[in-house]
Amino acid sequence: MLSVLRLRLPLRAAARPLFQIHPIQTRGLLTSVVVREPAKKVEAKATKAKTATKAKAKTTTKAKATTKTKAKATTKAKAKPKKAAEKKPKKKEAPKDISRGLKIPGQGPTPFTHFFKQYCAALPKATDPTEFVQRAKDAGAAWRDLPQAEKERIAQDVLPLRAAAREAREEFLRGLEPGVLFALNKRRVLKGKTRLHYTTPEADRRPTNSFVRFTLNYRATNDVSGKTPVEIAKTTGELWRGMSEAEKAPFVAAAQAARAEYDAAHPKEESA
DNA sequence: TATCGTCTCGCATTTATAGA
DNA sequence: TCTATAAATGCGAGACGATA
Repeated sequence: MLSVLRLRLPLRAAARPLFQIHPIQTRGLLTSVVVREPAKKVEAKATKAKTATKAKAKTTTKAKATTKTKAKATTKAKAKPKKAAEKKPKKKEAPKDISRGLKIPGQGPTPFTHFFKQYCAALPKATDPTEFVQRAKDAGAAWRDLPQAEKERIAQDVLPLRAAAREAREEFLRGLEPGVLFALNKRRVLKGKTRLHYTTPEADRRPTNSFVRFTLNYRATNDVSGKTPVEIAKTTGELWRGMSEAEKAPFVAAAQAARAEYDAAHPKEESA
């Protein structure tokens, strides 16, 4: 478990730079640098880290003490442990990356790449990278010169190819054994790439919870134009916390009913 | 390495909950 | 214990695709 935690933290750190300029802020008058993590969370994390450091310091002192005692004991037992010393600890085999070597179906050609393919096919193969780069530049210029109607025709040609590719990709991701997508994404994050997702079919989606139901109701019954989703979420969160159990009841009941329906449709496999 | 169009992902925020 | 996911939305970043 600890090793999992140790692995996860740097991963998250790598995936999320500490600062970012949030698009909503940049759209307004002020351009500010926003810390991604909410202050509360950061504080909580810092406290956790402090406690962890303290605990670590304690254990280190303890460990040092035990080492000393051990050292004393070893002087007496020096003759014996040769065999033990020879015994090299078995090298722990690294866990196999179950996601390695997977060929993830792509998203299909874009109009330009489709055009580029045809453009290249009409010419003899480029013999060196310089020639190839020049060809790409020429193709770009040719694409820009193309009449809009022609571009649209190519875009239409490409539509079924992209739809088929998207379908194949979704099917591939959905068909992955449990844990494979997780491992795949772990590697992608390490490489600085984005994670892969798939759209859960509507029938398989988890039911919306009571709070989300309340938020939807709030949106439907209040004028929220001009408010950002973040502002709405803050408002509804505050309102929700201030609501009595009786006020929450209809949303909770609806959520429970939806949950029951979902559970009935998705019976859990009994563990052997 | 180059080109450009398309589109996914992440982010902001909330709570509840399932699963790793 | 941590993460992802349900919902909303709109923008920016960057992956992807096709080719030698």
